[in-house]
Amino acid sequence: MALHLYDTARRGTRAFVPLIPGEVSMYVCGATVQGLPHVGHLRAGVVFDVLSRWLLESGFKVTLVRNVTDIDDKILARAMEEGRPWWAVAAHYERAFSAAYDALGVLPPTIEPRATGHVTQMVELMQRLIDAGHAYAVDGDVYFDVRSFSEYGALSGQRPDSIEPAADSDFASRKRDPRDFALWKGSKPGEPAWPTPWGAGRPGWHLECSAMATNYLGATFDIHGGGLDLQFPHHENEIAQSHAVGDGFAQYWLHNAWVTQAGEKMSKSLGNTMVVQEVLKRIRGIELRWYLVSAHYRSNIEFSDEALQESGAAFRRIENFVVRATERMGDVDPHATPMCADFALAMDDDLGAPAAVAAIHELVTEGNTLLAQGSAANAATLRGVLASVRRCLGVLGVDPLAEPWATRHSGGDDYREAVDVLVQSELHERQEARSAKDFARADAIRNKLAHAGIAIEDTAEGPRWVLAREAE
RNA sequence: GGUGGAAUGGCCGAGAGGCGAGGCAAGGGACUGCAAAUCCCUCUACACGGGUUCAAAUCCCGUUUCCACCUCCA
Repeated sequence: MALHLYDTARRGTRAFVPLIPGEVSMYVCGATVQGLPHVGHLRAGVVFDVLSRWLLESGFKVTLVRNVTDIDDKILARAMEEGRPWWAVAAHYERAFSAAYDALGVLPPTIEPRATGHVTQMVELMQRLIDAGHAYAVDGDVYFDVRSFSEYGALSGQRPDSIEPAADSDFASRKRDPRDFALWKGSKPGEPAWPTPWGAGRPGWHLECSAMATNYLGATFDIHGGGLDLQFPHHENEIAQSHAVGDGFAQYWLHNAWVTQAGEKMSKSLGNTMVVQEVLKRIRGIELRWYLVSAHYRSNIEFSDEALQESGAAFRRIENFVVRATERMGDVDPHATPMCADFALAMDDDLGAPAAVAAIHELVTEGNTLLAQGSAANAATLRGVLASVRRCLGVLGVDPLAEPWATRHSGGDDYREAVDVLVQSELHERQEARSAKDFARADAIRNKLAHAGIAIEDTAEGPRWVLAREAE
């Protein structure tokens, strides 16, 4: 089975056929940099990172554009609050998002364009819309004429009649129809402004995505992704802007579901504290990523510390296998083995992460059994299982021995080696005590190490040690 | 009011007409000097009421509850 994806626009799962064989062009709505990133923001980043990795794994050449909206009403409001320029606010939170993406191992997109860098493209698009009779300028504002575009509402299944007036209803008097939305907002004194043929002003919210997607990916491209909430009005308006001028725009619309908390949507307006940098004090980045990645992207995740810890424990079982098997077999090349068929089948079915995760668990059980048997005869099989597990984990971005995790893990290599020398000598002493049936002494050593946060595992090859924090 | 989702075992969480994913927890067993780690086994569910069918968690009708979007949101 080849890759199938759920296309919001068609309300169904269908085979993914790229415009150009072997190549995929994808645009993902990134952050409006107006606050600290929370777990929900990162879910979108992680979901489309996994899609991108799976496409790469499947042999496609991927061009991924993930924008940064760095000019917006909320950013201006935030700048007032924080008493510093809007561009300082935008830059500050953009760095916070980058750090968070990084902490979760999200691969950098091909390009991360900023809205403010693409005013030229926006002006061009507005001119095309005005020329085509789908937009009009009034007193320095430019609006999209919703009534001129019969397709409006198709993506979100809204009938134009039942759509409530757009947000900027304070401009209602200038609009031909209350549902018309602003492409461009004439600037008020003190606000940032860029020159246009219709006067100085700043971009409306939706325009930048149409302009940037088209600029980098062309008039027609393969996939457009984003959070579920963006379906309306944001993506609806993007479609309007682009289709109205005859651009094909996105062929597949993908939307990821929410991270909710106690049944409530995790929105910044609720002011909750699930910001990524806080959560990362309680759990490692790789475990947080596993938590986000092991759910289906179209299912809600109800965020809780218990669920997070439980998910972390499940991941550690897998991680332990990878580490132990690597200790036994040495490093393996994940791509030296064929892709696990069950995993591939699951991923091809609209990124069925839960079934894919189940396939990994089954591989790990098989691998653990081989590990427990410990005979040299099945070394080749074990090597294959290890490679296969790592190849699957790599698609989800959680192979502990791949970047960025490998480097982070070995960041303390010097210390680890020093500790290892000391612990090995303790373990040696304990083995001697055990041989001499002096179990009191053996247990005392074990307790001493446990007290230091080091857990001993007795394996067929003799004892090994792990930090209790990693094994708990 | 409009649009779209969801209700699964102690918990998390898939599946989508027949053979009851996977994980966590719990109990039992193997291994161990004892543990830990690991493996094996057990517990076995589809909100409610009707209907279709040889067969329904899965399809149809109705009911209840919850959620999201229609306003800024990933």
